[in-house]
Amino acid sequence: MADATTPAPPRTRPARPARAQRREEILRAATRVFGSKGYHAGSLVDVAEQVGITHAGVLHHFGSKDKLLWEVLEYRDRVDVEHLEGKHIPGGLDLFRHLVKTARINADRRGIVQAYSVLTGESVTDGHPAAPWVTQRFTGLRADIAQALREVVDERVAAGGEDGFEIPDADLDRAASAVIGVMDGLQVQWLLDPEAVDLADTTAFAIEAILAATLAGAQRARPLA
Amino acid sequence: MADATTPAPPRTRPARPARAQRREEILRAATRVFGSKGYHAGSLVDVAEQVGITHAGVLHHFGSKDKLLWEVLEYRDRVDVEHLEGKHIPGGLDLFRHLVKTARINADRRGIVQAYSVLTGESVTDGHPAAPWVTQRFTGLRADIAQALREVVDERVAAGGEDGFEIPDADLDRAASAVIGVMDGLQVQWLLDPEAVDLADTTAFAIEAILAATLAGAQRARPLA
DNA sequence: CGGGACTTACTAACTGGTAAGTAAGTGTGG
DNA sequence: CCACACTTACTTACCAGTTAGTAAGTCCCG
Repeated sequence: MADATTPAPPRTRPARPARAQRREEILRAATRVFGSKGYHAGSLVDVAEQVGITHAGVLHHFGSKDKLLWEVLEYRDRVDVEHLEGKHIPGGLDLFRHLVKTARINADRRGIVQAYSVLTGESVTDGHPAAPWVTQRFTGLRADIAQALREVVDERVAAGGEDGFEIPDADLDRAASAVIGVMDGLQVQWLLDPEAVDLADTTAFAIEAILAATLAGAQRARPLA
Repeated sequence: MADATTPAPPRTRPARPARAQRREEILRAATRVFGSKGYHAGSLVDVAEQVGITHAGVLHHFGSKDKLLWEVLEYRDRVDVEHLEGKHIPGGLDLFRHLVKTARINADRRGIVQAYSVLTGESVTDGHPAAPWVTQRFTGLRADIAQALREVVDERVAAGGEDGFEIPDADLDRAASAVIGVMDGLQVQWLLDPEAVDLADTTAFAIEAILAATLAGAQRARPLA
């Protein structure tokens, strides 16, 4: 990387700031294109003309379409994280408040919801390049939510008198999957028919229901099991 | 068409039974292809070679790719309906038992689940030809589930003493959307990572949770609202 | 003057769709 | 029972458009 003769070569602050800017511009365009048309149907030409260059120009920066998708996903992760800058992802009941709040905010950000839903849906096709990313994302989310749930349960047991029973990890995982599932599923319904589904409200209701059922624990009736 | 001299021409029972068979063969192949690769990524050539003909042969039967997709969806509806032949779609609590049972069966029918998930996910892209079908399907399902929920509520009120409160329609719609959402969302997670999610069990849990929350009605706490 | 950011030009593969031709089957009149 | 007319189920061949990717050249900034 660095020139051997110069100990602190000026190239470490590597010249063209334009390059990083350009790349980000392309990433944003690609997010829009893949988000609205999907990865397969969205072409490099579509992306390129949104930033006013040719598709070969895009490939100059990213090498291949697959790599571009990868960087788009990575970029989303980066942006989402720095969005809650410093304040780490909340735990306990706060996590669920955060999820509901996100749903509420998302109801005004159709594009982002669509991008997420499209990519997630497309990822279950055979050999889709986004599948690993989506899978990993689900795994992480499930762990986070299960952990927050555990905290809520412990807290409640410590405070109230209702101790004596333990909630098995399997129940927490189940609840976590259900929370993620209902959020994603509602987004799809909402995208297709915004009049018919109140995204924020329904998400809140469903999460509360799952939360309550989990806290009620093993003694609850299981009429369907 | 018919000869003017013959009042009831025998052509009303029109010859070739082979045609219908061939079409069905193609429809099944198309279901597999669109189900595994999606509508956009799945080509007519893929479909054609699964039945041992050329893509022009497929077009001879269906006219265009869009029409083929339409017939595939229609075909799914037809097959699904005649699957519960006679016994109409159940109401009340039986509907929820039916949904859970379906989830349990689906855990052994990966292909069908994938087809459904792929098409649903892809349908939220701009101008997708399957969007109307998916939207309509959601609308119908929501109505069915809300109706069944109403029956469960009424039944419970009539039997137990806990009368006096009414559950607004909005609450039922919310619950219905949530039920559909969680089923779809769990399918996607399960497809991507079958080890991590127990489809039947988690679906049962989530539906029970939503059911319980709805029945508990307005007096329940809404910690997140 | 060097190198990065492109563009132009191209390729090879593939797309859905069309047109025309062929082989086989069906129905009918004699 | 056969010949003719017609239909169906394709195939082959082709089209125009689009795709991702490559190679080579040009321009401009530092």
